[in-house]
Amino acid sequence: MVELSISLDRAFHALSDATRRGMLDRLSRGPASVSELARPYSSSLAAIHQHVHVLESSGLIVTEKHGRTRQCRLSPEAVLTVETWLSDRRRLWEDRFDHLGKLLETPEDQT
Amino acid sequence: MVELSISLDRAFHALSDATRRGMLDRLSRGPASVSELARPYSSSLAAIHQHVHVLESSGLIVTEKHGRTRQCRLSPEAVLTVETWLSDRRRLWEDRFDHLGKLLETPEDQT
DNA sequence: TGAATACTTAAGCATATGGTTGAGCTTTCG
DNA sequence: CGAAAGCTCAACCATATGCTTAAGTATTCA
Repeated sequence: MVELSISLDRAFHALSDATRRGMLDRLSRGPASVSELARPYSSSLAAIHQHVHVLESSGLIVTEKHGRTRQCRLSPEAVLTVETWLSDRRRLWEDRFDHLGKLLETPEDQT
Repeated sequence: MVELSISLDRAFHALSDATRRGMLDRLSRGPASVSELARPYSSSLAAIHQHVHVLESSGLIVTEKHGRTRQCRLSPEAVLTVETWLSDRRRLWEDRFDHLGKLLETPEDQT
């Protein structure tokens, strides 16, 4: 349980940054080196390397050193973990809202 | 697009803390006041209030002041947003893994 | 009215995050 | 071999986060 919390902490944290999400999108089109991941951004390579490290320690990606380059690729299991957490909750919540029905539709909520 | 990124930033950030996820779980069993949300935790009420603020500005919950208490409840739309983002990616990634199949498993001996 | 309740805000503090630059380490190639 | 490529590491810095305590505001109720 604590383990799960810790990995959810890291996974959600990793996902909370637009640069890292962009890197994940890039990786969804196939593995890439650190330099390739850095290409769309103006940050230094060192900064991108730090993002790679955050993504890897969250489990969202796995990397392997090949010669002088590091290949990064996605790890769908970790995504499944967070997605499962979310969809479990959403199911619960929707059940609740189904039960409550009209309560949600009260006009006071028009903010 | 920028808007979406910003709200994903906030939503994922809000989800990256175990206390806030616990508060969301509590809210999945129905609306609660700030004090009720604080009950399971040893932190000060002020700290919990800050968590409520993070959750609210992420859009994951909505709150309303009733007299001297503030009622908090879930906002399923925001959860749907982040869950959709995740499941879209997972679909992409799984497609990739399906297509590539063995390619991903090739032992890379470039030495 | 006056006390209790339930937040709310402010200030301060320790730690974390995300960026930089610059140096260093392998690996590759002419 | 020696230089370039590609990453890695270490400092350093600015800002953000999460917590505390203390004080302030608004409601409720005896």
